[in-house]
Formats: sequence, C-alpha cells, structure tokens
Amino acid sequence: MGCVTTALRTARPARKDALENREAILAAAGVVFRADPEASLDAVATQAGLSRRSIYGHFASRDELLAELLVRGGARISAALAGVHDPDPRIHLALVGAALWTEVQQVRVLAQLAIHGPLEKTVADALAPVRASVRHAVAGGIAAGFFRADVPEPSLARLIEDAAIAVLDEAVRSELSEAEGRRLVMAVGLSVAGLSWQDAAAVIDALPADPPQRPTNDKDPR
Amino acid sequence: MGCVTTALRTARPARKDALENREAILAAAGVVFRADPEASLDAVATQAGLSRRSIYGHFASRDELLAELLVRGGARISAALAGVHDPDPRIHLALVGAALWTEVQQVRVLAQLAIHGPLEKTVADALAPVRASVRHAVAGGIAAGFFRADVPEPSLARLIEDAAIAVLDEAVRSELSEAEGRRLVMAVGLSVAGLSWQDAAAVIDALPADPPQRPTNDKDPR
DNA sequence: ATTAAGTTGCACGGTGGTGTGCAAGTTAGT
DNA sequence: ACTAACTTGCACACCACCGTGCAACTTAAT
Repeated sequence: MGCVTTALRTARPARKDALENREAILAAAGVVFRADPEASLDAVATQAGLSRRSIYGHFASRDELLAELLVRGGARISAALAGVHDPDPRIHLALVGAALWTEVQQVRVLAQLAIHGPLEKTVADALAPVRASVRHAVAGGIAAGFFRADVPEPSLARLIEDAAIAVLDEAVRSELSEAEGRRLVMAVGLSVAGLSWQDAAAVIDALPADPPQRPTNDKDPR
Repeated sequence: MGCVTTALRTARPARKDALENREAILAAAGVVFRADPEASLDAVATQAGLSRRSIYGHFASRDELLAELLVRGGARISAALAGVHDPDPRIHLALVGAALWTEVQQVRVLAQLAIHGPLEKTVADALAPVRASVRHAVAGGIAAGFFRADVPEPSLARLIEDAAIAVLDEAVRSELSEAEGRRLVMAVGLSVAGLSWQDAAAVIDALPADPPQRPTNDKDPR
C-alpha cells in the first residue's frame, strides 16, 4: 500500500498514476452506482480496471468513496447553478432546469443515493443549493401569479424536483439529444409549476439562448 | 411444517389460523418493503409477529413472497382501474389518477420494487393495465389538441406515470388528506400532460363527483 | 539503477442474509 | 382426547460482501 492519504513531505511526494487511478475509481463508481446504488466494490474495481484490493489504497471504506462521490457531484451542481439568477421566476426555474441538465449524471447519482443509508445527510447537503434555488423561484412564481396556487409552496418545490429527476431518467432512457433533453427538463418543470405547455414553450423560446455551452466537454473525465 | 402449499384433499384440509398468518405475512411484507425494498425476511417476520422460520411454511422463498405481493397489488390496481373510461382524454387521465390514489400503498410497493432484480417482469405485468390506460389517454389527448405536442407520446406517458408516483410519495410525506391527495394526483398529471393549472382545476371540478367512494374501507386488511 | 510508491492476489475473519433439517412445542378441528 | 397441522428455536451450510495483513510484483521518479 502507499502513503496516498498520508502524503507527508518526506522521501517522495506521490505518483502521477496513483492520482489517475483514484480518478478512475471515482469515475467507475459514478457509472456503477448510477446503475445500481448497492453495487459491490468489486463491480466498481472491475469497471475501473483495477483490483478490489487497491481501492483500499485510496479510500478507507466504501462509505468514504461514496461520500467523496457525493461531495464532488454536489460541487459540480453548485457550480453549474452559481450563475443562475433571473428576476422572472419562470425564467429562473427554466434556467435551473437547464443547468441541471448539464449535470445529468451527477444529479442522477445523487438522486439514486438519496434513498437509503447514512449518506442521507451528505446527499441533502449536496442538493441544498438546488433546493434553495427552486424554492426561491416557486415562492416568487406563486406570489406573482405565474405558478399554481392550489399546492402549498414546499410541496410544489419538491414535486418540481421529483419531476425533474423523472425527466432526467426519461431523457437518458429515450436517449434524447442534448437539445431535446435540455428543453424537456425546462418544459416539464414549468408545467408542474402550473403553466400550460404553450406558455412554457413561450418562456423557453424567449430565453437568452446560450444553449450550446459545451466546449467539447470539460477535461474532467467523469 | 405443514401442507400449506400442497393442500391435497387428504387427512385434514387446512387450518384457519394458518391462512390468517399467511395474510399477516403478506401485510407485513407490504409495510416493510414499502419502507425498504431490500429489508430482510427477519424484519417481515417480526412485523408479522411470527418467526422467520415459519415464513418458509407459507412461501418457498423470498422471491415467491415478493411475487405474491406484486400479483395482489397488480390485481387491486387493475380492479380499481376497471371502471375507468371517459371519451374526454383529460377526464380519463384525471380519473385514472383518482383511481390510483385509492390504491396508493399498492402503487408505491410496486414502484419501489420496480427498480431491481428479476421481479421486473412481474412488476411490469402488474402495472401493464395502468400503462395501457395512460397511453390511451395520452394518445387521444394529443390528437385532440388538449395535451402537449412537444413530447413524443411514449415519453409523455412515462413522464406522467413518473410524476404520479412522485405525487403519491409527496402526498404520503406531507400527510395530505384523502381529498387533497386525490386532487393533487389528478392536477399534476394533467399539468404534465400540458394543461395550465387553472385548466386542470376546471377539468377536476367538472368531474361527476364520486369522491367519497370509501365504505369505511374494504374488509381486506392490507 | 535504485528505491519507494503503488498494485495485485490470496487468505483470512467478520457480518448479515438466505434456505433447510429436525426435534420439541402449541393449537385448531374432529 | 386425539391427531395432524402449524409454529418455533436452534443448528447448519452457503453465499456475497466488507475490510485487512502480507508477500510478491510492477513501475514512476530520482
């Protein structure tokens, strides 16, 4: 084993490929756990092209690996959401949806893991920014008369979140294109919020149009 | 052990309390698996007030118990859906939602189990009637111009199903009243279908009004 | 070329679940 | 009261997984 975790400034600092492997494990965990949140570390190791044993050279336990995965996912989502602000709650909500779409994989991992275990708190923390943003939009939208008035605000916020997750699943299932998925997330979010599908479409079409915000994909191999 | 499964017409037919216990096990399984689809048989036995060992007097294996549970749930749902027909796709969809609401528990068990394992087919079969009914309404609604035209029909059907599940979850989480839950399922289903929330409300309010269809609750202790 | 970092395979102990056999008990039905 | 149906508890074998120790190997960096 190595001094991966305890990389004190002694003899030699670390090794390049070790970090790569660490990333490979995290990437593999993303893939595997997305398909089955209860998959074994063996499955993760195989997917990463490593041995189960060597995972323990990078993570002390299964839960630690999970936690790292969640924290990273949360960070990406927060980053994607950071620039999203709009005075119009409808637009705000649509933009949140679009931002989520760019992080589908992350969102789905989190959503999968959200169900069981002692990771709940970690998951909750990771998703907190999304929740806050959605709630803000919902409150404003209801107040402005844009959104439905027949559902209490907290419930509506949760319903929109759940609907967004469902759309994300459906988008992956149907292998929608980037553009279609993006549009669908926004459209269904607004629909659940109470808009007619035509109104939702109008909101989306009037968007500042920054759609193809993907520089080939980040260098981040996740 | 006993001749519970192989009740040939020999010496003595069966025993009353044995059947009761069988039902108790199924009821317990419903409760336990609803909370955690991967719970152990020990948990089920405890909930049923029996020993783990005796479960095997009624069911050959865990999967067999699960299967029985799913088949029953499917049967109840089918029954609840049997009388639901309306020429107006909007009303039809709303009524399907209302019917589902009366069977929340069953639906949620099925939805929970729908994820993993070799039970998928069983689950799919159990839910087939719902799927068919929803698809029928969706196709008609799109054709009539009531529902959204920006999502392919099969996807829209699945999205509505998923949204309904989410509403069911939310309703249980928020401990909505019978009436509120019933209304919410219908309203959100129609919203996802494309109606504005006011239109959805109008459809619901114009319903033939058979709401309190609960004679104290069936004698079925599930 | 040397050396420490990292990987691998194997063996192990521990945990928690399933499914079964059996002997002893309890209880419903005759 | 008798008997078969049923339940129970305990024991067991089996399996899948986690986490660890260790010795042998491969390889990045000096």
